Amino acid sequence: MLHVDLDQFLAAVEVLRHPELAGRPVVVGGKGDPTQRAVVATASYEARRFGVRSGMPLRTAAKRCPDAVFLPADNAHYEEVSEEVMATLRARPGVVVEVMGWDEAFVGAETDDPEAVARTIRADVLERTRLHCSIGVGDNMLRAKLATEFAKPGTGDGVYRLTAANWAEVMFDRPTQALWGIGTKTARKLADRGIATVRELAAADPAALAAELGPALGPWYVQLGRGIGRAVVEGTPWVPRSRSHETTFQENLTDWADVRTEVAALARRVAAEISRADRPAVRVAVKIRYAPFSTYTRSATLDAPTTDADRFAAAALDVLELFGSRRPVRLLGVRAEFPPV
DNA sequence: TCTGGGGTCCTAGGACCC
DNA sequence: TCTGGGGTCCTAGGACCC
Repeated sequence: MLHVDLDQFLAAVEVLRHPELAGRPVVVGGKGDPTQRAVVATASYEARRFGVRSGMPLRTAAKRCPDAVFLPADNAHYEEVSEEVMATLRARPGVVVEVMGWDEAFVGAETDDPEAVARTIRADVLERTRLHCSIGVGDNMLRAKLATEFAKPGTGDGVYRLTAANWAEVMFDRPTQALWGIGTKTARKLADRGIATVRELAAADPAALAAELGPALGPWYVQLGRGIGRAVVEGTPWVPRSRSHETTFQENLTDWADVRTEVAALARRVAAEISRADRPAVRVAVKIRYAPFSTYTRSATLDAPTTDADRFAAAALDVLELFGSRRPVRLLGVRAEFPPV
């Protein structure tokens, strides 16, 4: 199977619309104003050379790279371009495509020469969308996904293969955080238990980790260390489990009447969307981030499933009452949850 | 580094029931 | 009366990913 990942997707799409930006450091995120509360969605490779990274506050990015061009995120446009890319992948006969986000997808294909297929896909995507991508080849999703890192510009040449055959050689000396599913926190917890490398994780006792890190997560981490993952690409369309909107305010809300107004507005936005999708909510959750940055969620099961904006907003306002504190609010969010399939 | 927005899945504790 | 064990649902929070 293959893992296709577009290179610096948002920045690349913007450069296509603004050719004069080619070769310049480009940072996409928020409203494109580095003085606002927002983070980097994608930085071009030129901007990354200055230490600009995804998830970094725009303010910080501007300090590291004052000459960068800051552009607002235009999600509707990225959505369209992404659809074009995915359509290109699906146009190949006999493949199964599992979309993982705007800029990446797994492609299942029966072939004796996956590298040749990968090269063809790269050429097709480039021809049809003028976008570059990197492709990981693997014997399961974990390995294909990780292979892509070694295919990326600066490290590789566009295609890389990672399978059981070279897993130990390539991965064993790397930190556990290199694995897809292990982040900072888990890497720390593992390190505290003497497990720093993929090699050590692969050799760890699943039962011991189950006891310490959770009955499902513990053993799963060991599997990650061994390079084990799902081997079948699923082509069936994804059915969302929830739908939400949230906003970080440029100025904290201090008046609770404003908080109520904003929660109702967010709830109505969510209701409009679940109504359009004909997916009644069975549960509503409200999220508050108080200044400076402590986040809480309260939720409730609805009396009856609904897509009705008035009823959904009223339910959200009821849940809002469950919060004890009315300290200044930095962020509000409302989420609709659907019944389990 | 003063920290977005949209998601998913797992875990643990308490309520409740038999 | 202070005391079982198992199962399921609800809820909040944590961690991770794009």
